[in-house]
Amino acid sequence: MNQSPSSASEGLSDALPGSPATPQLVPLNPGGGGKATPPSKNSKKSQRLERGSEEYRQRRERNNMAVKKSRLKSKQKAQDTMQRVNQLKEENERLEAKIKLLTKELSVLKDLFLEHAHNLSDNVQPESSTPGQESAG
Amino acid sequence: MNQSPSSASEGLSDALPGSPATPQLVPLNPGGGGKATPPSKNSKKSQRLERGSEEYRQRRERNNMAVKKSRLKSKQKAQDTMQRVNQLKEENERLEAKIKLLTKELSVLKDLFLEHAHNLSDNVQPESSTPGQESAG
DNA sequence: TTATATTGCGCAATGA
DNA sequence: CTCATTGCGCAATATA
Repeated sequence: MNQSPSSASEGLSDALPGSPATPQLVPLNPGGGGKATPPSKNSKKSQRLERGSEEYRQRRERNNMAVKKSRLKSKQKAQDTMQRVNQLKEENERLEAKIKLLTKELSVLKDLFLEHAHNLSDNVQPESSTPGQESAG
Repeated sequence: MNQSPSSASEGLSDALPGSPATPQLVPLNPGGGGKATPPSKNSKKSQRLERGSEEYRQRRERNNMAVKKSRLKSKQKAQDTMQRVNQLKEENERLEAKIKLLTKELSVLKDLFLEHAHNLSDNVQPESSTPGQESAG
């Protein structure tokens, strides 16, 4: 993991907010076949803001912050999800262990019952020697 | 793997789904105002490639593909993680249900034992719960 | 060294 | 309208 030092080289945007808009970019197909050129300027305040505009920069900055925030949130959520996986895994193991224990206890009791039943059918009266004592938690 | 159309869309006005009219923007870099790219021109094989270079574009395109691939992978992983969470949740419920069942069974058996013990101490020989079952004679 | 994989970031379209 | 999400490209960096 690493953090970019201070490279603020964003995607070819130009000028700082304060310098005259002098985009060093020029369309290669001025009037060729492409007429899908965006609303360009000199349109009313429809939508596209000029790249050097004050409002434009303000909007961009806000959006950039929103983007950052959103991505941070997304990452945190992902991390939480992974944490939950581990948590659930642990609980899973715990539950399985408990099941194992209960199953064993049940088995023991059933065996006792069976033994008793056999004794009955054999007409035998076993002396209650040492009864299995167990404690429940 | 998705193959993006080899559009040389820079980071400026692009991403117009439906409007393939990509105004090919090219950096005007005559050597006058470019300050964001100090690749120490004139150097031989420096590290920075020129923006109009063939190799540059090739490199960029490859990287773009790699980026797409990586992000796709990341998303898939996140999805898998969420799926795992749900899966584990279900299994946990299942296990808890089983524990509940086993606990109940155990409780019943223990009650039976207790009853039996009481009967013994009362010197009684119960015949279970089946009233009206007497041997006539 | 080169090639690919990750990551942070900005832009723009779109969703809410 | 504003803010949140999302896809995408760029560049720095990490990994092979």
